[in-house]
Amino acid sequence: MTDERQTLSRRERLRAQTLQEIEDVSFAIIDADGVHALSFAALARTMAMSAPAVYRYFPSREALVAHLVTVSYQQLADAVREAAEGGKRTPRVRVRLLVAAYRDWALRYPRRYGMLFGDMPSDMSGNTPLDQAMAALIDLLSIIQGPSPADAGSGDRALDGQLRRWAIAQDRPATSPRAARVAILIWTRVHGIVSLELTGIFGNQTVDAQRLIELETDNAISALVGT
Amino acid sequence: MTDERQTLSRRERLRAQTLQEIEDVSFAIIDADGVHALSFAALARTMAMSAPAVYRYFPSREALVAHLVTVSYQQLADAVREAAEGGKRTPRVRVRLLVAAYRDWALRYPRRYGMLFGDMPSDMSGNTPLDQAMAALIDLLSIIQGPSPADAGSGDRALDGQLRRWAIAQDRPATSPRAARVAILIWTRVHGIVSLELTGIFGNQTVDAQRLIELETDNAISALVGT
DNA sequence: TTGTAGTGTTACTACTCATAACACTGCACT
DNA sequence: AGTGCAGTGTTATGAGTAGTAACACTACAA
Repeated sequence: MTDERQTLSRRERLRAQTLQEIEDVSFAIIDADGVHALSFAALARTMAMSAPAVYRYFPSREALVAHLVTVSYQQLADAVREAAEGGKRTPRVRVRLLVAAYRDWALRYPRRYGMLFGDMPSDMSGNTPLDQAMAALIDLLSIIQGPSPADAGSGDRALDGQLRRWAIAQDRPATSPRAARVAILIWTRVHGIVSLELTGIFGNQTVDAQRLIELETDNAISALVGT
Repeated sequence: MTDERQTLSRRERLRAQTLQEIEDVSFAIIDADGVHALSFAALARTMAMSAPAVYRYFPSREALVAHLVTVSYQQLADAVREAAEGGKRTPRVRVRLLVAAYRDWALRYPRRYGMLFGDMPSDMSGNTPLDQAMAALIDLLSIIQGPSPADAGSGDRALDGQLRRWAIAQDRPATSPRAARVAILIWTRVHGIVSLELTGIFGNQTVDAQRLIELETDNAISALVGT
């Protein structure tokens, strides 16, 4: 009956546990009142701990927030990629599932979504989790597009070149400019709708944002296959 | 040679002047370091004033920020509406100008744009300046669409009903669902691109966001006239 | 001329981020 | 087993900010 976790010493276990608790409590505070309400003092209070002790785990409040941002990106990307697996479904349906998962995550954690994309500018070029989620989207789009027009452009030579460079920066050098463009369009469209939906710009429930996103996604995809 | 501004007393003039200076300095701080850097202390310091004096003008920091948000919305909406006038140009071109003005404002004042749409959720339903800017956009789209298919829908009955209700909430009850839908699409698409552009998601200058916006706007407009 | 409302000041409290100084403890090493 | 150190916690403290209180000066109206 002796446990197998000998790789971690008692101290390491306790540290990991405390780290996890800091993360959980931080997210609870953020989800409840927004990232501005997250303070070492409040955090330590609910953890029955002194505030300076938190500095043993994060060198500053800013560093803690940065960590939470990283974790959140990972969670969003995971949710999106998981939804994109979609078993035996068609690539088109899987794109819809991916997009729906994106919106669902944003609606479930609106303050975290605001933390990720709201506090601008944050320069998140080279964000690995998001790059992975984009890779999943580009994969699906490439399947939909098929192998035939592999190098079909978007009809704009300058933009095509930029899209190629962007695809290379995503570690997807084989991506066709058109697929790259559609991937960007889907992401920007969905983000635009979700972002404005969260601010309550549509007067709250007067417009079905989910339906709007489906229409926008389908429209973008038809730019991929049709002319 | 006696001045004509007798409607304002000396006190009222000084108050208006101080109020204006608070606004200017606040925007300078925000543009430089973001809204989080705006404190009554910093504000009062650069104004060579004591911090509590600011409370004679705004009851709290939150109230000051709220005021700055309102002013910023007004400025953005004015910039957009002004660009949409566009003299003798065609409605289609004027939509492009409107959209370009939106992006230009966001790029010129990225921290303010982040303040407006970043700190979510803020529930800005019933935002008069933005409603006015949307009205200008809907006007142009209605002209483009022409009077013929005045009640042409978007092909989705439920969504059409929601769009009608949304148009009514915008004080534009005569708007066709299709024009309303295109207006929303243009706004969400442009906001999505600009918002992600500001976060540096495109790797900074690898993708021409302006070109992307033009393509997206044209695509949305063709959904208005074509099928 | 005088009272009052408006505008400014300094003094103060409460809260936050962050550092310093110190105490206890797991754990590695002899 | 004993020793010492790194790791983890504490309290004390400083600096910065939001906001209030008490008080002083001033424009202006009665």
